[in-house]
Amino acid sequence: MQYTAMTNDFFQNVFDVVRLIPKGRVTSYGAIAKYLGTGRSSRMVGWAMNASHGVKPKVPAHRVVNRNGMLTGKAHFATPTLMEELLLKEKIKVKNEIIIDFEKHYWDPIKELGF
DNA sequence: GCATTGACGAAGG
DNA sequence: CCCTTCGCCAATG
Repeated sequence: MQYTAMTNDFFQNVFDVVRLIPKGRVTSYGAIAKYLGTGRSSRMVGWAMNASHGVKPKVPAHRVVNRNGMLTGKAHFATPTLMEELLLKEKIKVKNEIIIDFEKHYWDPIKELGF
C-alpha cells in the first residue's frame, strides 16, 4: 500500500502512541490527536486506526475509544465482540459498549508522557 | 473536481 | 438531555 508522505508519517506516529498505552489503560482519539499536535483532527486518528489492521508490531486499537468511553470502533475489529474481550482481559469492564469507570482507566499521553 | 462519508469532538439549540 | 451544526482532513464515489 502507498500513502502520501504526510499521512504515512501521521499514521506511524499514531501507531507509536497507541503502542505506548499501558495495559489496562485506555485513551481517546482526541487525546492522541492533541498530543500529535493535530488538535481537532481527531478524525484522522480514527482513520489511522482503520489502517492499523495487519500492521507489524501489533497496535492495541482496543485501547482507543472516543471521548465518551464508547467502543465506537468495535465494529471494525475481526469480530464485533473482540474489542470488549480484549479490554476485559486487561481488567477493563465494558457494559453496553461503554467502558465502566472510563475516567479511572483513562490515559492521557500529554499528561503521562509529557508534552 | 465537487459531494459524501467517517473508529471524533466541541459548541449550540 | 437529545439532536444538529460545524470544524478538521483524508479517502472514496
